[in-house]
Amino acid sequence: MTIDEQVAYLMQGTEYGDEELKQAMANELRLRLNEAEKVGRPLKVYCGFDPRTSDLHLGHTVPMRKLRQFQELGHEVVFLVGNYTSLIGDPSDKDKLRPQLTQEQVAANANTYAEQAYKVLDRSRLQIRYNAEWLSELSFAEVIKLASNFTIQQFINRENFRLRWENGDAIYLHETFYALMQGYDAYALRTDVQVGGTDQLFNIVTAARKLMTALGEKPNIAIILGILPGTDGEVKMSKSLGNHIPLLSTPEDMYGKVMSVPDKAMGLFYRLVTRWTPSEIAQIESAMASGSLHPRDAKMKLAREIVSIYHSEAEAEHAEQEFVRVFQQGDMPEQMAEYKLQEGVSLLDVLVTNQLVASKSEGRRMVTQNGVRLDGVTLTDPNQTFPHPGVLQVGKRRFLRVTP
RNA sequence: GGGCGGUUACCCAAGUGGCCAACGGGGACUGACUGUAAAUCAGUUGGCAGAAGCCUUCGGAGGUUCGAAUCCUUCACCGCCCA
Repeated sequence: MTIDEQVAYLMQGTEYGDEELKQAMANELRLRLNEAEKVGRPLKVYCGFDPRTSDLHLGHTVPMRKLRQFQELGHEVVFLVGNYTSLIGDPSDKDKLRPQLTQEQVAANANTYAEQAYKVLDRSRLQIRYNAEWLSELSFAEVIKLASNFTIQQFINRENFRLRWENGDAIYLHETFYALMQGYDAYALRTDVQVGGTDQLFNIVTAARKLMTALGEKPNIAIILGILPGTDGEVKMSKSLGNHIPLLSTPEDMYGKVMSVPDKAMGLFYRLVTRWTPSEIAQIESAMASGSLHPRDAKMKLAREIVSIYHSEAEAEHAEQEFVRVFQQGDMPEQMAEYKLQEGVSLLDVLVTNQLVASKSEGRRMVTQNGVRLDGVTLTDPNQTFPHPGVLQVGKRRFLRVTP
């Protein structure tokens, strides 16, 4: 790739909320790439990860995908584990008291985290670092000195603080340290580029750049990625909202979840979680615009691509066949849970004991709403004894094979 | 440290002694339509029960009352204003 193509590739999926800033960063990236090429050194690129959870979903992989692109172009990539940050605990979700993790827990989480990250990143060309390495060494005096580079106003003007300020929500003093810590990470690593989501804009652009400059280093270039929406297509993918696609889901489930994403969100998925280049994406989108590619087929291609990344080409193909059979042809899935019919049990019992519904009341509801079928025939009486062995379906995608 | 206000189901939010299992919105779920898309329409959304009904829930604990989400006491947490 030429430098210009590289810039386009690396800027794909970025979202700065400000065209000028975006241009400025693209220009700086171009200059830095040129400069590096001249002296024959790779750029140093990093992104910080908070190993609070080890159950990753697609949204977590967005910055990883970007790091991967840097790897492909031969740059030096650092996967920074925010173990020091985790020890303190991020207060932003203040409703749940975040347990302060021990060193061991953080290390363990970081490992499973990394295992999943290797599905995206090239493990042989990845450096893993822990920020406790330098943050735990800072003295209070040093922290004060770092803090003196910033004003309260800068923080209050920051959007997420301002909103909370206006809403009368709590803003804890130590939350402001996050920006400092992150800025210091960038300095400690002497990084050229820092990757992060739009929620990191302030930390990366304002805090890190300012701190690095103040400490006599060249400021890092910010690659700010757009937010990947969840399966609802509206809001950020997150486990607590239940709109996430877990990396550890089965191929079939993952495929189906991608298919349920609204069309309007497809573009973001293309740019943020596939291996496709800007020109490949342009091709798909123009084909769709001209009508030669049905949006459904485009999405199937997307689903297949995503499943291929986390499982395999073959499993993705199989998931697709399964999807076509079950949802397009209304047939049964190949595999489903089984249950051996007991003498005299009611329909309701079967639903509840097999966890097809959460409670008997819910089961009753399902039946009343014509959501329960046995071998394709709608059952209407929740209390009836289970009629006969067969395939029991609840709603669109819950199946149970009832055997004699 | 002082004054005031808040804490309601997955989320937001009404309700200020019986008509409250608790208005409304969002979300979710089911059905119709479809491309497991969007939009739209209809319905459901604490548990147990065939139904009548019963049980548990409105930050925690205790109290007043025939009866409390609603009143009182106390504890916890949050916010605002003043210092």
